[in-house]
Amino acid sequence: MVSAFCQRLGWQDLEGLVAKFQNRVSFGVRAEIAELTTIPFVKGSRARALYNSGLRTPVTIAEASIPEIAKALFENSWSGQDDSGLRRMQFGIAKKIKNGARRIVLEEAEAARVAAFSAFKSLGVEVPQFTTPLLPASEDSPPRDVMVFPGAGHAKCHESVLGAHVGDERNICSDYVPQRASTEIVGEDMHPVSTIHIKESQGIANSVNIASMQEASPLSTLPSRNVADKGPVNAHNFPGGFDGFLDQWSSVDEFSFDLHFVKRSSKLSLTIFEILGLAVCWENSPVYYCNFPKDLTPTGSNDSVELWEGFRKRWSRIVGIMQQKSVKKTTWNLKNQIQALKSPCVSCQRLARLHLDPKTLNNIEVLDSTYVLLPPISVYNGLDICLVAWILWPDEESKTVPNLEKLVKRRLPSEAAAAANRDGRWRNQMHKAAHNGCCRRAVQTRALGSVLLKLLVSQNLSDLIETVEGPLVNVLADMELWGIGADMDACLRARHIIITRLKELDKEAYKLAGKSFSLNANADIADILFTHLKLPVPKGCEKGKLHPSTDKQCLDHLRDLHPIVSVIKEHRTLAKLLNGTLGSICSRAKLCIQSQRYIIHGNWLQTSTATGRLSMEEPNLQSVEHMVDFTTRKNDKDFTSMSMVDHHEINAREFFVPTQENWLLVTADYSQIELRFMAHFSKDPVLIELLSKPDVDVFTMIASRWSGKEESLVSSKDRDNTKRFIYGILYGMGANSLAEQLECSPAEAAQKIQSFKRFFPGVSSWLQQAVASCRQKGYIETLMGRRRFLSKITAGNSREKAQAQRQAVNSICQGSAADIIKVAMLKVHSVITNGSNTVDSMDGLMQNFSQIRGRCHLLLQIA
DNA sequence: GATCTGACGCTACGG
DNA sequence: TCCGTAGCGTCA
Repeated sequence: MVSAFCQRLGWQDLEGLVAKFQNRVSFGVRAEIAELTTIPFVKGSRARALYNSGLRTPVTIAEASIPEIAKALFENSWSGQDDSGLRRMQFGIAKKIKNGARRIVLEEAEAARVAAFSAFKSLGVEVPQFTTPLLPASEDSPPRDVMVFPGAGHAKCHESVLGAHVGDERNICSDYVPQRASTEIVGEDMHPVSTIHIKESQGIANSVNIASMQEASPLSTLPSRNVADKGPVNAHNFPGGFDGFLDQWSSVDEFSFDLHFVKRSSKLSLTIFEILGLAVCWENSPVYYCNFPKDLTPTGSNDSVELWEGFRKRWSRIVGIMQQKSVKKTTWNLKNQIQALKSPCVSCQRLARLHLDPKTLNNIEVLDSTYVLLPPISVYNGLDICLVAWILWPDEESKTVPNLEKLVKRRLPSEAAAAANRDGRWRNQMHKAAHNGCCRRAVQTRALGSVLLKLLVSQNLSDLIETVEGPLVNVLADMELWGIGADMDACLRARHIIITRLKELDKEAYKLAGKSFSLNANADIADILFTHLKLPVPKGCEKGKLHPSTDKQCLDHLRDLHPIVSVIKEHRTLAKLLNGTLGSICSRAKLCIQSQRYIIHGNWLQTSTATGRLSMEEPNLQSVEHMVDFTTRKNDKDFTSMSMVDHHEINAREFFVPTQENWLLVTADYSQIELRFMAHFSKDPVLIELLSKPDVDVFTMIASRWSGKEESLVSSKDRDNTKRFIYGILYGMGANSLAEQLECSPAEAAQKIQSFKRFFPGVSSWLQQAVASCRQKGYIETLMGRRRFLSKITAGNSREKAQAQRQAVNSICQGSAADIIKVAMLKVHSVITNGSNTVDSMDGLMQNFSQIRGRCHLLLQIA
């Protein structure tokens, strides 16, 4: 919110300041309790109550007992009497608050741990014993270590929260307020920051470590002195003018850039990328801003033809520079910039203001009669720092939307961060707003790149970036631009049918319940089922906080008790299909003028998962339903013939069509890929043998064995259930859940799990081995070396440890699968796009693909 | 009073 | 106490 607010006002540089007041403004609280409002469920009044009773920080709350918190919150209504309902509710809230606080503390501690560990390791410095950083009261000279271990103090508390310290140590942390009141705890306690082996170096003062770090640090080479206070420079002010600037730029062997562009949709539903400028900086340079089209247009002439000639010359020089393969270019959010640079436009109006009238020119392409299309730029050897951060910290960076500001704050020493912010800041407020933070991003990217790339190397992750994730950006950019066609007519027809069926279901439900209620609201459904109709709450469905759960499993328990249950289920499925899939197809598909077809352009997210998979949004086509079937009453005027029904089968996947006439949609998929990885890693002979059979679907086979049906008689639903079941067991499903799903006793389920595992002895031992290895290293590694840090596998409580163990196993297989899918996408993309014949392994399959080069687009990846 | 927000509960999908 | 996603509707 703050970020958007500041950007709109052109206050990027004030963002930090404004952010501090955000909580105070939104909750109307005073500074001392502002921190408490970061805890979920804690707003102004609760924060005040907690504060007044001595629970003044997330840490103290995380460590307080639930009754203690409840007492603090509800002191007034705290009768001590036994109003158990009220008491339970209060305890519930207290528990939520405690958990929220605990999560905050843990997250900060973890962030600090990872940052500190990585930074030290990469710099070749012994990981020292942490002492609490000494923070000076004044802000003028922030100590260097503050940002490198932004939460060293938290980390200290971290362990006591986790219960590693027995006994009451609360007082140690109770007055701790991050980065403010730290003097109160200086020297009180010196826990190691993490579970990573830490060398004894108690005698060494913090300053010594820092000094040695600076020595070895890449940060010390940062041009903090050289370019301090320079701020951005307009490229045309370069000695020798804009051409002089281009000379200089073309001679550097590494630079950071950020394109300033606006995505506009024109009347013809054509997407236009209007480019307005480009910020560039390289080692020890200030950041230069090229103003398009102003800087490209030569001065000293009023002749459009002449001006255009000069314009094109300069543009083609920029094209040349951006396409140099040997020059590394770091940036932020490369995918969008690649897309913009594929069809860069400048506005005719702006050109005309420079006495360059496009109407008088031949040989130029004008889009929508308002934009001149420039020759495209392919960014070679570009590197998105966002990807680097995600590869380094997949769990943390996947949770939030990529945010350059936060990354700078979190991962750079305060001095470097401040320098970066200073160098990218225009003095002129107008400039700040007009250039949309693009100079700032270029400088921040440079600063981050210098640090993160070293971390990447130290963790052996540069290969993954260079061979997979980096090149994949181009693929995703193309996939988004190409889009996927939608059969709008079929979609609208399906919507119509579903809407009528939903109305029928509504009526049926009201009739069965005897009163009207909202089929969308689970609270209403629970009320109808368990209060109004007095159905028994099935075992395991009491877990809901506000009302008993009404999820699929619970409904399945009730299905024979009342006919309304199946109505609810059908309503849910159809409503989801209608409002989710069909709704988003209809609202997001845009009519393409040339092909006269509707096309959907989704957004691929490369850094949103912790395991390495891709995900997609707006819309997410990875979760389009399979076939759904249902019946509607025949549209008879008289309802005499109740048996007259229409059967409908709606498969939303059929609504996706090629984007052009005479094209085909081809699907390709690895089968049972994670299972195969399990076999690969565990070398289990039984599983390998099972998977080696050609043209056999393992899940169908196993399903048929279990049910005793012929393989051809196994329905796709049976197969799917079997698949879930197998993956469930392999990834550590408990006996209770399995019993729940199979509707058998937990004992039976446990036995089933045992026998299943005994059937694959190699798998079982590999599972243990994988967990052990993760426990020892602190992370798991996939086929291509992708890592995921699971520190809770040793540092968490028992629940978290168990979870981390399951995640460890799952992430190895899921991550490896993601690796090879991505490689496959790269290969396919490279053969179907023009101009890249260099597929290293030109096997038969690839040759087949190359035959369709130029007539084929890669559209979707689901796994 | 309209609008926004975060948490929750649920459901799709992938493996 | 399988894992991993996105997204919708309700509620406060």
